Amino acid sequence: MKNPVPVTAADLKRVCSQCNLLELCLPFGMDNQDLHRLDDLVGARRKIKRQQPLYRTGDPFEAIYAIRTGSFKTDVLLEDGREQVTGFQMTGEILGLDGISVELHSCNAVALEDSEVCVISYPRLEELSRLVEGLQHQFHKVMSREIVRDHGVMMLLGSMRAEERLAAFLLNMSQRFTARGFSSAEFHLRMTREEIGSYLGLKLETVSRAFSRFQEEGLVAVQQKHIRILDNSGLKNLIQHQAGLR
Amino acid sequence: MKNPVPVTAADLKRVCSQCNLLELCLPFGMDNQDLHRLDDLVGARRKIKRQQPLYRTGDPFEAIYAIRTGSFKTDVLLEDGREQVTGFQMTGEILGLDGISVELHSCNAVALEDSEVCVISYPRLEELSRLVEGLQHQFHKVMSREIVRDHGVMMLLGSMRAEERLAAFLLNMSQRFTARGFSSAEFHLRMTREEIGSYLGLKLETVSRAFSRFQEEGLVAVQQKHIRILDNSGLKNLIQHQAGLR
DNA sequence: TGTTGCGGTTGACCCACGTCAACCGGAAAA
DNA sequence: TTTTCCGGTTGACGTGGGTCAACCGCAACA
Repeated sequence: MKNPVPVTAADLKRVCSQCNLLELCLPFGMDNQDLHRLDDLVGARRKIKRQQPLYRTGDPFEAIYAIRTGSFKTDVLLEDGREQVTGFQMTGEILGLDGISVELHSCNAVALEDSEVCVISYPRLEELSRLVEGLQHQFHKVMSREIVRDHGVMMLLGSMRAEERLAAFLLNMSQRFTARGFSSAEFHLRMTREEIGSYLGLKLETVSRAFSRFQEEGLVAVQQKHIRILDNSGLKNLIQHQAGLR
Repeated sequence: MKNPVPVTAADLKRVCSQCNLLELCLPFGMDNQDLHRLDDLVGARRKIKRQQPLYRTGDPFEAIYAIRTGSFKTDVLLEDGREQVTGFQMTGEILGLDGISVELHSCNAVALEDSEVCVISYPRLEELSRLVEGLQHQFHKVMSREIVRDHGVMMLLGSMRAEERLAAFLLNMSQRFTARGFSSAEFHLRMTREEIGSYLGLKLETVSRAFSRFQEEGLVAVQQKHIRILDNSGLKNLIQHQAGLR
């Protein structure tokens, strides 16, 4: 489509060594020298429009993706149409790890807003991580972190009550916004009540009611997708002090 | 404790290249030459008595473990004592991947019966997998498979009804026993109803009732922990045809 | 050989959450 | 400007599975 053009300042800012997402992304903890070796690993970039899939279940696995801007959900579908949202991903987070196991993607990744990802060729990642110890180690950490996160979700789904689940979800979102330099107390959710519900194993009405209840109790101020956390420790208390049920 | 003794035939049978678990374990798909390079990676072996932990939450992470004999559960505990079983592991499966992310284990791994594991030093695994492409690739696959498995459990917990969950659990166990050369139709569960319940996000009474119901309907024959599957496709149908609920 | 204890089963009851349905408000389309 | 639509909220009601409690049987141990 495009003719080759000279490298611009904007292009430079796109490589890992210049990326402001560094601390949150795959290269975290790598030294400057190693970092520069990463720059040609992350070749293409891809823009994904809101509601569009980055990849789908069954797509051949070729690359993993680092989110540069925007956010995604991942979900798995049962034949009968039931959807389970398995996660929400924000900038710096890695998508596509599910594909390594059988060289096919095993879930859908859908943009929650117009987004951009860095495409990381998987064969080249393996190659480079055989040479760059820091990259290898960091990549393993990213995968392991995903496993730990999944265990947390199982805890949510298996052992918590509706309001506990939502409280845990809000605290988690808040913490991740904070890590990205946004307000920890006030943020905009990009997903619908139905998607939150699917993630938390609840129906959208239950999510909505729980939000209302939190509002009544002065824990948060809710205005559709706009959330303001008024009582952080109140939310935390909610989680630990509802035992004995379910 | 022991004085050095000459290598025996029994010792030899313990290295990866001689292990009959090969197909199920980390070295799956590696060629013979690479396989021999693995043999000194898997150094120590450890026996774990029933109910004893292989590692606990908070333990420093040093190694991953391949199950040689026996079986385990992994669980996470909430401060208030609630337990969530995150998985059951059988021979050939890998334990400890959760520890990579922060160099501390984030769950407990407990033997369900007297068991033995191969201890795989993590630093040496990273080292060797920089040299042996097949090992690197296989290790990544093992981690990815764990992520995919976790998504399946989320689907279970978030979108399925009690009987669907138990049916899915039984079919999964059956399939894994088959892969190990045991009967697919008849097997012995090593975990209690409470542990199954925790894994499936149900109370033990609900698990027990679901078992009884399956028995009434001629799907399985249940005698405490001994399970005989009488109608495999009946169980499968149960899963897909209970939509619209929950 | 009786005793103790744990894991499992079963019944009666109840409640958290799902279901169904009405309604609301903002955004996009007409 | 009105209409349509979609996401969200709220209420009334139903139910799947949790809770509580009794009981059973096998296995370990005295």
